[in-house]
Amino acid sequence: MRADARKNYDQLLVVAAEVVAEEGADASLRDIARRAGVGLGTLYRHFPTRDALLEALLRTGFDELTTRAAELEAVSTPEDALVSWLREFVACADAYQGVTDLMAAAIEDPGSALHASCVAMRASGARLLAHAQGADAARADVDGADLYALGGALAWIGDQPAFAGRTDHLFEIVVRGILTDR
Amino acid sequence: MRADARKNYDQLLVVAAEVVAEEGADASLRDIARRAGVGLGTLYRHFPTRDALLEALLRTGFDELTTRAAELEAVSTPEDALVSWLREFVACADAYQGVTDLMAAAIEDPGSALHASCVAMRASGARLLAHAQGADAARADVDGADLYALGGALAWIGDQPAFAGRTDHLFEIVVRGILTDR
DNA sequence: ACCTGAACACCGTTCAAGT
DNA sequence: ACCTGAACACCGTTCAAGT
Repeated sequence: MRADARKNYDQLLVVAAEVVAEEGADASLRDIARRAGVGLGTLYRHFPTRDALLEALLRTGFDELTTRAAELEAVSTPEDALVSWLREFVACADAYQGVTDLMAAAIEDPGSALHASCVAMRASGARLLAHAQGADAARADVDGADLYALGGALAWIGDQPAFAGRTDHLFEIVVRGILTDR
Repeated sequence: MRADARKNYDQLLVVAAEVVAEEGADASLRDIARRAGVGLGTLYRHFPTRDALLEALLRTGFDELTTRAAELEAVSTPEDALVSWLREFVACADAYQGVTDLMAAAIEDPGSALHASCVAMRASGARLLAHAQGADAARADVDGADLYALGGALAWIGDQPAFAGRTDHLFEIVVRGILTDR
């Protein structure tokens, strides 16, 4: 990548992080280009689609989550590992407002720039879930796709200002439906 | 209301039901006016805000839900009444794509045209929940606002094509977190 | 009273023209 | 190679002008 292109790319990401934090995942791309001091076409050149831009913004957190799954598996009980991972998954999906819809769509759309990350996250969660099931800590009728969907639903709750104060409590309620009661 | 105004109002609702069914809650208002054969200003006159239009579209279902709560309370066990009501609540919030966000916002916004309906629904659900708790069928730490949020989250799941086949299963998982295990 | 549609300030996306 | 910004087809919202 040419030096000037690299500079534009980096600057776009910095500004996009700000704007998306303020306006959510449906922020104006024009506004991002404007605030980055870059032509609109330059934004499209580097990020041909909105998903591509968001993927760049979310990638770090997503990758960390997969790493975390391995860590948690090593140091916690299967139950704690699963619950902690789900909590971080929800936090991750809530990094910016309005990404839950995109994550739900991307998991089934191989063409999305977010697809690979989402599939990887679902897989790392499924692994922890299987361990918890092996230890009789999680119900047998839940699978990785269920976990992904429930995490998305909890992230959606976290996106709604009206439910702000109760997200932790609602998390516990949903987790009760996943874990066995012992 | 003048006869011509009434005709426009009715026609707008008929067309809006079609368009919103096709495009979701964020359908183009311009398109609705156009397909109704009416000026854009006429739509704004009858429905000063998008919420007002959707309220008119959703009102019937919402009102039925409150009626259903009383019926269910009479003919079912407290547990069955609660679960059946929640299922219908979710179906109601899923009548059109993209209403879940609006319902979450409206419950805390007295200025929204949807506010009253949402508060009424939450109240009718809270009543069934209290009955179920009285019969030791539902956990004591859940309240009407939790029920409303969880219903919204399940409706969000129903909105995502990627989760289409698992909505019933995910419903059961969440319900397990609400009910006592006996 | 009620309706219309132009006007305004925004979008996302594409692409010819420039360096 | 890369960048720019005009051009196009859309929005939501308002409001002067009409009947």
